[in-house]
Amino acid sequence: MLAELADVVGCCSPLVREPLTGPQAVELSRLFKAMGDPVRLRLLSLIASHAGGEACVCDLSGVFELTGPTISHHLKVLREAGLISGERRGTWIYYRVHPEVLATLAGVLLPAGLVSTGMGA
Amino acid sequence: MLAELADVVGCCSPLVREPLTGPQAVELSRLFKAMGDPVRLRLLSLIASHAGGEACVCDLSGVFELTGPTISHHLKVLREAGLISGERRGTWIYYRVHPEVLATLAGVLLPAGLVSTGMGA
DNA sequence: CTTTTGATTCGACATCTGTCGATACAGAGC
DNA sequence: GCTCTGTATCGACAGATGTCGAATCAAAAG
Repeated sequence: MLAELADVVGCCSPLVREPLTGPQAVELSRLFKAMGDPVRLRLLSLIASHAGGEACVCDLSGVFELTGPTISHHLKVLREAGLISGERRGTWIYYRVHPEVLATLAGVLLPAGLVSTGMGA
Repeated sequence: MLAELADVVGCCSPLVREPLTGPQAVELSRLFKAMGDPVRLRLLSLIASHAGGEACVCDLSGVFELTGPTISHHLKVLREAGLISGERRGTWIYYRVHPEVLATLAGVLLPAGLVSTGMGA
């Protein structure tokens, strides 16, 4: 999934330098679409900024006035977009973000090669 | 509209450093949502990468197998999100992107302060 | 003024999306 | 084994979204 993104986007093809191809646009828009909801954006941020870089669903549910199934749904959207992944450890399921994906998106948005691919994370 | 974004996002509050507030998430998700469609992403890229940094609708319509009204609709979404603006000169209407907005988004995505606010553009 | 051309707006339609309640699943502890 | 607790899945529903054809508007050219 990550490889697919890399294939499509390459390491340095900012939006403003040359027109995106159809496939590039499809792939990138899937990611932006996943982030195009306030709840999902907060979930992403809560997970990313949580101690240890991960958070269990129990850490997230209490923040919103939404039911469990709804939180689960949003986490699934983020997961299927490749922005986060979850791992079960005992009773709880812990989620963490994929920082390289965020860095790739940032690279697409910036006109110059100001962004390293973020692979250091 | 730009000022509003700046108010809400500030200059340096990356997603991964601390949790987004509700209003921040609402404002940012509006932008990501606008980019969450392949056609709109290509439009954005076509405009941004076009000679002179601007493109008229006639430059854009031919690229897609979509009717005029549909292209107009997508341009309106991008316009209302604050990502582009259009100006009529004679017969044609020219669109250009707001690079500072893209830079702001990139800044939110990156963990460190790697991105200048892009106000140099 | 009428016509022509570029672009938007309007109205309608099928599809997608966010939300919920009910249900099912997976470990932990008894 | 059973039960309890944390998550996910399923099914349904209201509301949003992408697309189109028809109508409208704006500037230019006869």
